[in-house]
Amino acid sequence: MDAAETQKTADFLKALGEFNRLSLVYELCRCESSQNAMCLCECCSVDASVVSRHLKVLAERDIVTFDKVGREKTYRLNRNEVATQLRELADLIENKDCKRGHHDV
Amino acid sequence: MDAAETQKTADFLKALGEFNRLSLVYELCRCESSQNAMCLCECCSVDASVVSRHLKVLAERDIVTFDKVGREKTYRLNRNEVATQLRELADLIENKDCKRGHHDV
DNA sequence: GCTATAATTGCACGATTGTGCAAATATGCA
DNA sequence: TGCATATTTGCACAATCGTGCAATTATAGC
Repeated sequence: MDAAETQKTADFLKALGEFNRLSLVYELCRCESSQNAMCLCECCSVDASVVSRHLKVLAERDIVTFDKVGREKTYRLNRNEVATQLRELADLIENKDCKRGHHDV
Repeated sequence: MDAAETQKTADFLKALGEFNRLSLVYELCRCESSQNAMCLCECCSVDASVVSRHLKVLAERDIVTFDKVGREKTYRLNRNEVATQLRELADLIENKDCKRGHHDV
């Protein structure tokens, strides 16, 4: 497990691991179609600027994607990618192949 | 999705979402048997007190468990529980049952 | 062009977090 | 009992983070 990849995974988890950001993800999860930021604002009671910043973080980690439609940005959750990443981590953690005994090198 | 549960999931992800803590998890992942904190210290180049605090956070979220053996604490990864929690989140995010259209209430 | 709405950015602030060091605590062993 | 080792705790500090507000930018529609 190389350090850069560990950092990348940590950043992904950290992006999800904040209450309002996870609320946004859950909100998008319930949406068939894309939602603009103003609409998403309603699900967590914070300023629009805060939502904007949170969505930026989520987009940087490829958790959400957006399309620019006129003056609006409509966001959608990258369901498959996020789910896959979580499952890969789950598999890694459960994987018994690479285990070793106490004090083994 | 109730707020308390959202917070709990966020805390779980946040606990995993820090470089040194995730490194500890990966290290424990490679261990068949339990490892004491001193041994785990070697995998991330930080002070023992820092490792102690990180392990405390991981234990609080039930990511690791420890046994006290003499003056040592030996830690092990809660593989199944962590993997299950990650997969449940993956399922939730991928779930298409509860989706709704744009502007639906 | 002008105005209204959507979104971002700059700034400030308080809170939280990760860290190292030193001291304290707990326990094993001689 | 005394010393060595494992772990935790108190303290301080810098860095990061989440936030609100005001100003700014971008764009639609008149």
